[in-house]
Amino acid sequence: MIGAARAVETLDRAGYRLTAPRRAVAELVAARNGHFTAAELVADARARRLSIGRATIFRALDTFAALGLVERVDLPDGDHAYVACDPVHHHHAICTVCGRSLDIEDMGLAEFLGDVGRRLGFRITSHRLELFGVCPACSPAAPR
Amino acid sequence: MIGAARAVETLDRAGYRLTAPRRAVAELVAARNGHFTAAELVADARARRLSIGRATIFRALDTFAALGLVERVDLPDGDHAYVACDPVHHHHAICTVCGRSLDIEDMGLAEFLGDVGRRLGFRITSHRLELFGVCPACSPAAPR
DNA sequence: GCTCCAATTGATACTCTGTCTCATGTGATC
DNA sequence: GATCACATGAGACAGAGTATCAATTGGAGC
Ligand SMILES: [Zn+2]
Ligand SMILES: [Zn+2]
Ligand SMILES: [Zn+2]
Ligand SMILES: [Zn+2]
Repeated sequence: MIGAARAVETLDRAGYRLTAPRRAVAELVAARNGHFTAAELVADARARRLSIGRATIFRALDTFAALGLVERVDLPDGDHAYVACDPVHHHHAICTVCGRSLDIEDMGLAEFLGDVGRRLGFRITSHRLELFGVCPACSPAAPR
Repeated sequence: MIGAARAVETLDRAGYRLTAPRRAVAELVAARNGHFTAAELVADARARRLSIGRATIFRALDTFAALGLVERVDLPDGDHAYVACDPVHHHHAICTVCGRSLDIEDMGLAEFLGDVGRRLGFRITSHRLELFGVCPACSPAAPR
């Protein structure tokens, strides 16, 4: 999800109504930098004096997730969070310092998983891969 | 976690008291086949007429997880679950039909992730990989 | 076996997340 | 502008997980 406008366009194309609350949530998401929880978005809305119901925010996030505008991630501490992202399958490297996430394209993972599945006799239908670490910007100087 | 006895032994070695509730939870876990949630263990305990407090079960699972006897996994539906497993780093292939999980050893993943980290300039400190699919036992006959 | 103390437990209360209901409001279409 | 299905918001609700604290108990030492 690059900008709120893009998200609104996607909503429209998918046949959803372009309501004020949905536009507002799209902007809150676009204003976020890294991963965020539903509770954080609710707090954001409150801070901006937007009177959006809590349920509406949950519903908007569900819708956005269904459209691939955001993706659910599970943080190491068990929290359910979201990251804004493009609607193609990929994974995230999440910085544990600043919270920002980097998209990872395939990089040979599909092949790797196909191989694993074949070895196990498992028909793999979905997977979840999340990397946690420290991003370049947060690395103290020369990373040695 | 191969058997309840093994778990008790590990608890002992780590300096924890071998209390009746902990032994009971160890047996409940050992009796489980695939992944399970805390709520399911509570239900198991109730079904067996064991009077173990809910909080105690949560605490026991925390302890077991800290000792590597069980591992937390996040199911696709967002539930927080556990699987009994060995205390070496590995991943799980979880059958969406029967719920059983297969342990996956490294299979070249460490190398793969090291490479990804290098390309991103990310110092990767931890990761989560979970595969979901259908296990051989649950595959309908010849898999096409 | 018995005593003693700190670790552990269980009941309960509590916070937080996410869902549901339903009366009210409002986009989009005409 | 009128219409109506879709969407919203308030509040109730069900569960997950944690906190508190008095009562219990494992195990060490005798
Ligand atoms: Zn993404
Ligand atoms: Zn960072
Ligand atoms: Zn395992
Ligand atoms: Zn199976």
